[in-house]
Amino acid sequence: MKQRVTINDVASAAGVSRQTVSRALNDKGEIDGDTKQRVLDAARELGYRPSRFARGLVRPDTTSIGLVIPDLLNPFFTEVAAAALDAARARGWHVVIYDTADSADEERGTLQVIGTQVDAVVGYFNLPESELDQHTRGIPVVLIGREHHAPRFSSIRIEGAQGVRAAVDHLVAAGHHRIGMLDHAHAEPSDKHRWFCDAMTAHGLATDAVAGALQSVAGGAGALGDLLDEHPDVTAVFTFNDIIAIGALRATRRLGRDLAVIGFDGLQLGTVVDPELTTVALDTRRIGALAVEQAARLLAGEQPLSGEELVVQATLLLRESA
Amino acid sequence: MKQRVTINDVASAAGVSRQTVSRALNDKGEIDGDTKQRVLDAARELGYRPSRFARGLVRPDTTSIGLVIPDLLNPFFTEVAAAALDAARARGWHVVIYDTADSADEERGTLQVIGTQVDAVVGYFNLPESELDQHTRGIPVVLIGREHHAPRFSSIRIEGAQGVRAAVDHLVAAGHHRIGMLDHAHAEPSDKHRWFCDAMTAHGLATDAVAGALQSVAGGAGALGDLLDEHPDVTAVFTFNDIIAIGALRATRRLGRDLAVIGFDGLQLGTVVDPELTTVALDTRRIGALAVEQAARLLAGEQPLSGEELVVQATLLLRESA
DNA sequence: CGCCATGCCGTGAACGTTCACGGGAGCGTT
DNA sequence: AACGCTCCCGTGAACGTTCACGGCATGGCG
Repeated sequence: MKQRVTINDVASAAGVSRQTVSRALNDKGEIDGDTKQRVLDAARELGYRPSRFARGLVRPDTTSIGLVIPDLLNPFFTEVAAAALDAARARGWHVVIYDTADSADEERGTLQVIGTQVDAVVGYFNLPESELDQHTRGIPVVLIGREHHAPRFSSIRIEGAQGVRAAVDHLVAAGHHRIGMLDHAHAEPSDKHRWFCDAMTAHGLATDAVAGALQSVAGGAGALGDLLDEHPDVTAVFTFNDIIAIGALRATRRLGRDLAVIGFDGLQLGTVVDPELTTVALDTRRIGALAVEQAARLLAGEQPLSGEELVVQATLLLRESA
Repeated sequence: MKQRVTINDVASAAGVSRQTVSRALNDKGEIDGDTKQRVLDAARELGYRPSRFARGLVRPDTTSIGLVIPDLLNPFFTEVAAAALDAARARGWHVVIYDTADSADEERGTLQVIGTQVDAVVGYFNLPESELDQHTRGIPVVLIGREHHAPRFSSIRIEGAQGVRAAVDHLVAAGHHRIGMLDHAHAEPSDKHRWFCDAMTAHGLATDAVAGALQSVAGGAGALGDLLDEHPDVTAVFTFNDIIAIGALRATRRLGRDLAVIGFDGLQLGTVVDPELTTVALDTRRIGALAVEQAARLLAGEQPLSGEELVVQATLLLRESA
């Protein structure tokens, strides 16, 4: 039993040659109307579909990139993905999205298979660079929010110090001096926590009111309760991300308190809650577009972007919650 | 100037043969350590990257499908996409996502290019079937939420009558008898509107309190205002989707009214607002998984799913807003 | 009748990779 | 000394498609 039905099968079924089949299928002209119809019928009959590989070999006109993200359902990554999709579409590229489900094993598996399927890889990785290097044989890689070392790699940097500083400035200007933070719940404090502390000490304020939160609405709500239990005098909080901030916002209302809340990420999501969330915003469109652009330059062998061109600055986005 | 650097270039640069290069790059064994290193260096030096087409031609083991959605940023489609990604990963498939930005032209452009790049197409389309047929030459197509006719096509059906009926029942049981609806703003009423009217008349209730809403939070809020202006006596509303419902929810609070609100879609998003949104939920995971499964059967030439197996039933999801 | 243009169709070649096979060293055994 | 085994490495062939070319009719024109 023959596995795949090829153009030759269609050709002999229709009593013509390869080339005639090709012409019929691709609207190439130089073909008789009746013949064309006969070929089309035969193709349909046999369930023929052209091999994209064979076609691509001859006409290497389409490039496609792999976009790797930890979790498509996380709105932040959704926005980045949408931006990358847009940027790729503008170039006529195809984007294959891989969701690694935040798991190292999945990431490894994805990598295993990605190198042979795309022309470049862009996205968020946790694996050490040595392993990345091993799995992505020779194709360009653009890391987001993480430093690179190997020359084939590139990275786009997220810089939030100024944005967080602006947020703290804003709170202080509004009269707050006891400002807490809801960080993530991992062992080591986040970058955002560092930025927060820097901004606070610049104002001569204490940075002791910190609690850890799981990355969910419920997690944020719970953590705000913890924080207020320990430090009842705080009047404003800055959070690790918008999701946690939304939880905090809900908790303040349910507790009958009136705290100012500032999140981090700048998600669209922040506009559906009431009050709308004030946040330190990252330009997700820029992140996605930048990653694709850098991949394009790497691929074309052009001078890649470098230094300041590759950093994304967070900025304070004033809405209603602070 | 030679355009592409091939395996042969690497081979002659390293002073070995094609096959040895292939062995070195693919960790195949049967190769000396020094030789391997020399080849790897040469490859890096020349910037060699294997052609995925040539490779795929020889080892046709990876299938990939195209997922077409109108707007990745719409949370509903995000959830469907995430589910499809999961289902595809379980099969070792690749998913190429195309965002048509709700535009017929983009859809056409996408289709143009999709047929040659993937093994099957799944998703949401607006173009007439004849045009779909023309652009997707011979590959299986699974339509979501829309009927099909051509034999190569398949579709998965969304059935919401029972779910909407349950929603109305629930409202009536809670004592509401003036129930309004916020439909979409298009010229012709939606399916959901029809389901709503059916359920209402089954209770002998009037269906005159209907307003159209743009599909955004602000749109929902505005439409609720319009509705209350015309029909101040309504005490509950059912909406075209969750986004509109969230807008309505906000408007009720700002107006100082206390209306029951039930949305449609069952988005995760409904749990971040306060009160959490009661909604007629569609199982997005099932939609995505079903679409991929059907594509798999079509591709393998197996007996495709049919009839009831292909319908997704909406169910009432009770949370807090009603 | 001869010539050329035109419409339609077929034949080699090429794209870049991997697989199956074959073959030459080097070393140990009989 | 002949044989066989293991370790490396190279040579045709094949995957399925499109491109460039060439060829055979047919018909119009001189």
